[in-house]
Amino acid sequence: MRIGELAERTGTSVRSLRYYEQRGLLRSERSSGNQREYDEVAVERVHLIRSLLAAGLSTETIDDVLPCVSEPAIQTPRLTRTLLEERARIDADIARLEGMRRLLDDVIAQAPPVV
Amino acid sequence: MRIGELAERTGTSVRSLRYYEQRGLLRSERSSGNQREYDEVAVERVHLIRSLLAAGLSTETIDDVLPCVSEPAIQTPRLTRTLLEERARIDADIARLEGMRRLLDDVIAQAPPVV
DNA sequence: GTGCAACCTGACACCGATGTCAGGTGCAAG
DNA sequence: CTTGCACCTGACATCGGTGTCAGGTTGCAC
Repeated sequence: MRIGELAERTGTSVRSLRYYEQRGLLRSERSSGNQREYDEVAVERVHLIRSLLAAGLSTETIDDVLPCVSEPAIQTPRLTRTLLEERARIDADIARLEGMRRLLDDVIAQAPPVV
Repeated sequence: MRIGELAERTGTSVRSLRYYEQRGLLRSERSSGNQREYDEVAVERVHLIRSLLAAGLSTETIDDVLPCVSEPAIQTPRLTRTLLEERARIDADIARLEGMRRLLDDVIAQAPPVV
């Protein structure tokens, strides 16, 4: 498929897909007139990229991490370290968010009876 | 206290404190020669602001929300709505992060025996 | 073969919180 | 009084992912 279809099927902008490619996260064949051509697997991959971005990983980190998501065997000690760091960061983020969730809960609980 | 002390006691840059004031999150008296003067309460307030920022709230939203954290009574229906929206957003963030945490767990579990 | 939609590259703009610099003033100690 | 540090304002820079525009090419449909 071409980039427009991939964009639509993944809920992503064309701009972002080109950016992901530029950052090395996504590859494409080029067809005759230099237009990007993607296979089905790309859809999954883009979803994964977006999830990792949404979790706060940078494209650079994703570039490190992606290969061993698809092929776990490639994992090197250095990569494992990156993974552990990112997991720790995510844990910290979750903890912070849960703290704020509780705070908001308290504040909301004291609201005038809109309930 | 003056701004330098507040910065140090809250682990914040002077720059950020001025920014918070500019965004309406923090107030200060001005003393004789136009220098900001803070009371003890400011320390707590800055900590709260930073926590909310870290939870992903914008200064604008914090400006909405802060008054009813200190004085729950002020909460208006509109404010309550903002609070509910932010809580929902935080819940979604937590869920997404937990998903990625699980993903990373899986990947890490398949690592070569660095353990 | 003509036209329009989709694509290409490259560049610049944006957002939001923060860093940083410049040029000037306040304040306390020597 | 002088020196040096803390403070003041205002402006511009940064980062990363994305929007958007310009100017040009491809590809499909009529």
